[in-house]
Amino acid sequence: MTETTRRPSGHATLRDVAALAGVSIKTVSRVVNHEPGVMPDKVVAVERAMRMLDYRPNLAASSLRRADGRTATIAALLEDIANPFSAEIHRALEDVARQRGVLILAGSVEESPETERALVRAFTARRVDALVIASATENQGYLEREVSDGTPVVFVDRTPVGFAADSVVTDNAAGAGRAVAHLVTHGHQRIAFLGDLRTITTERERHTGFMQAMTERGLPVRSDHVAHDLHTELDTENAVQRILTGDDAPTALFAAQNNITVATVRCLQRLGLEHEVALVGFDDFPLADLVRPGVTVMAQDPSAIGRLAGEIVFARLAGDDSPAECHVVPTQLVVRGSGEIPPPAS
Amino acid sequence: MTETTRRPSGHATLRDVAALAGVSIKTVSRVVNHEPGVMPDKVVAVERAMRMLDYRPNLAASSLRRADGRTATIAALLEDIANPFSAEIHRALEDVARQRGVLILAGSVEESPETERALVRAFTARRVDALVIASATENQGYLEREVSDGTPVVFVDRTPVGFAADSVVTDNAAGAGRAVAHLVTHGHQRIAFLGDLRTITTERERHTGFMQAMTERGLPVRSDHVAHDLHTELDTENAVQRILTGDDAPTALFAAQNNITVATVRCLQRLGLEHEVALVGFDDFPLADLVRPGVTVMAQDPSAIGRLAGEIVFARLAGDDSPAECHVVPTQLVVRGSGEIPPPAS
DNA sequence: CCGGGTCTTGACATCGATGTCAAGCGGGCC
DNA sequence: GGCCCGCTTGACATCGATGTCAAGACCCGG
Repeated sequence: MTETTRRPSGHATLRDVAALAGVSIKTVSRVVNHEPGVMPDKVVAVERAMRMLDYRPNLAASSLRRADGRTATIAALLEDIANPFSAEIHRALEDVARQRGVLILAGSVEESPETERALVRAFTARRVDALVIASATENQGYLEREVSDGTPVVFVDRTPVGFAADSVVTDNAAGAGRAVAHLVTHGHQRIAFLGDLRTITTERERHTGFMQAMTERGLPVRSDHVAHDLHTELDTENAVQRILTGDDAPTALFAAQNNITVATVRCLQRLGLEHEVALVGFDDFPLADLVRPGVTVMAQDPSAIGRLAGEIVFARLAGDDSPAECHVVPTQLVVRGSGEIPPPAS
Repeated sequence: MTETTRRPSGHATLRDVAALAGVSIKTVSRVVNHEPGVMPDKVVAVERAMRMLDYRPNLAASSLRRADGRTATIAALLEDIANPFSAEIHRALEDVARQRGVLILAGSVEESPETERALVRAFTARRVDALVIASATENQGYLEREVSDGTPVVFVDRTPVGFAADSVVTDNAAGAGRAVAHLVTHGHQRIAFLGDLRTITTERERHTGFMQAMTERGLPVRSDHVAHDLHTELDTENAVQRILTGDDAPTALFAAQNNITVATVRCLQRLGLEHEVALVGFDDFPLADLVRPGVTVMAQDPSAIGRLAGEIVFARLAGDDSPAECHVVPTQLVVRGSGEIPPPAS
């Protein structure tokens, strides 16, 4: 008869524990929450009963009644949790949250505004304590209605428009500018730009940074050396092929996103040009050092972004009500070879 | 006066909507849940009130009272959500879940039994509807007490011990055997084994498959050609260096895990041996095709594992109570060059 | 015009917990 | 001995929703 008295419906409740321990449910609640002022012998009895019944507090019921209504859960809306950039942010966030006993609900937005809204709605229905979001919409004003007052929102990788909230972003324009500077230092004058969907603000910032750096140096950018909206591997391959086989082909390429960089490397290898055409990518990726030549990149620091976003969330939850701020995480040039290829002596 | 009547505490409740629409809360509840038998004009009034107040149902309160107690949330305990293998599973799971309006709570176990238990407890406290778990413990009997009766549990990548539940795993032993067969076909006789922590069951299965395939072919395996417990990049580099510089060095390497494979490639490149020593890795990874030589691997299909696990979860939730099954997802040999290097003519 | 059925509707108990408050008890002080 | 005080403890209302059930409106046939 070691059978525990489990009710058929599922878990034991405070009531069951109270009955077994011979005390009121309130006393059990006090023991569970380590409130002071319970006689030691009752504490022992309650703890014994909890063990016997495998009691697990029901967090949903608890947070329903609790004054602050906290659920110890925060939501992360990222671009695609399988993409290394998003996955690193997610992981860093998890580490910060776990120290505080908080769990993460994650969802992939996939650059779809509809998905984003649906997810926000699903998260708020679960009354998450905070939202960390890489938004795919042009304007986040809708959050004003969706998110209840006082729920912290922190934007990662994108700055908010139409909604006041903290954000943690990479210094996209400056990073793109430094990539251009690096290539120019190595003698390049004709540099092509390969970018993702223009609906993505980071892509626009990188494009702006690129153009500005070129203009500052008096270098012209031919419009057929700028490719936008490359969102699949095929898009990129077509663009690279077209750009490199035209007249007056560029001697260097700037790939403004990690998937684009990888697709570009693959295309260069197929064309046998990986040692002829210089390449700098934006955002680092695993194994960039193992490819020949190694891929020079402007590395972002997704882990730092996630960590910082997490810290801001908890500061806000702890009551920090200073004005919303935009935190900029710098990029770092990682030299590996592809960005140091000189232009052909003409 | 477009100000909405929002209570200071946060969201509007059924009560608020009911008051504004001039009906009872039960009628509002009926409209929210699309229950039939409400007069059209009341439906309209309620919907107008819901819009005016930005009403969002409180899922926690709802699931507390609901007969089935479902929270529309499932938990995923994976090894490390930033590792591509785990991230793919996570993503596939998310896709299956989202179709059904279910969200995912994820946590990284990091091969730590303590973390695993703590996470399981945190998840059950939130009354998740199901658990998908890549367990790091030797025995999962403890789940019997933790998980309430009727909550589906599906193991991924590891088979359960001491707990009856469905599992979805890769055919580790057979895959390792096929890797050996492939190398032998290309003329290798001295093959080394590089494996992860022996506490991980998949590592043990791959090791078993490796040894069995060697033995079947009458090929001896020297104990100093077997390296276990390589869990950091440094561990692997040391092991590879030691193995390749010993006498009678192996002519081929079998790396039993993706991080180990990558570390091995890095080490071979540094030693300048990447075109001399053959290498087959277990588990594919991004850019394996871009390295020179391309890395031949026994590819797992994490996306299929995640999808299948998700489908099993929902079948169980829908009432399927057939006996627990172990689903095996086959591996696939992906030939890219590193595994086809012949042994040096002695 | 009345009995019986269907259709709407809302009052009320309930899910599992926490917050409020007052009762009961014992001890110290005047 | 009586009063006040602090410490424990439990009864009860409550959080935001759903399930139960009965009341009332309405229509039908007899």
